[in-house]
Amino acid sequence: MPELPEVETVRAGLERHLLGRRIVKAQVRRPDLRGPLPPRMAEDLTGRKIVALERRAKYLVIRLEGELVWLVHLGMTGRFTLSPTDPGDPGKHDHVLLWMDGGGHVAFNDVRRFGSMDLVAAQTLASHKSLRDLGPEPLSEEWCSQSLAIALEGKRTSLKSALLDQRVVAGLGNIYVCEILNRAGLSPRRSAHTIVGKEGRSTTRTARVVAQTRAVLKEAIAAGGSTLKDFAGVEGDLGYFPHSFAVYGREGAPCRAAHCEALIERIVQSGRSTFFCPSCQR
DNA sequence: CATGCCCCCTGCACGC
DNA sequence: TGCGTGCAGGGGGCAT
Repeated sequence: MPELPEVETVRAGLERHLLGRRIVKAQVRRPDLRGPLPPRMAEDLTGRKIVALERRAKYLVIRLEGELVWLVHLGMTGRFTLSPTDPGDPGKHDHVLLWMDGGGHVAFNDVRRFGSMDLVAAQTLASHKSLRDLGPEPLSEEWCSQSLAIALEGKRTSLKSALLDQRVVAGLGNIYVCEILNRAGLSPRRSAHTIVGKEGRSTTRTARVVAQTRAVLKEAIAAGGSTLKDFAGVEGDLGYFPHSFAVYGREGAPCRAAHCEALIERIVQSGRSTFFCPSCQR
């Protein structure tokens, strides 16, 4: 599923192709994604120009004329495909179709239907149920060693689970949390509060997490987002190629750290796979 | 409040 | 060509 870098890549692609364009026709082919789509969504989208494309955590915030916001979450398998002309027969899992002025065509495809969409007044966006409890953006200035320490103070859950908690920091998912903890040299099994250091320390563990999070996300965004089998970018396959991970998906393979002879292990935490190096990560 | 479990859905890889 | 099992990047609801 798309995590923050993939959603950012989709946002940038949509912006490049759809900003300033008008939706001349919209069609909902399946109204039941994760939940029901907003009633009359197709009618409400029709005729509106797209005036901004933003992202908050893993949500696409698509601003439309008339102070209306189309809020889209890609879930596990959601993707947008663009084509210059109407491709004809929609795909089996193309649930929402848009026709743009100038002939462009947009399909929202979601095999597992874990995606979600809503239409909200711009004024009420910040208080939207899906956005109001989100923590800071990991690439923003406000997220720092100190704010992370405050968020993790007293948390008894695992460090892995804590970083997946969108209220702690917003936008990280299973793959990147594994990669971040590997780079930060921290065990995913640690109780979250144990990385909160004493004040005044120069290299606290929270600082390492913050620094590695930024590094991993920036690299992934630069690479155009990572690609797994059910993620496709907005411009077809152009610019998308498999990303190489240090630990994710590498169970039993040798750790790539210099002089480390350990093998990557896989464990299950909160029902999801965690990959880590038992030697490098403590 | 915090935490953990279960579920939504479909497709694919794997072993038999 | 088959079948059953486990697994997949998210998040919300519910029980404890």
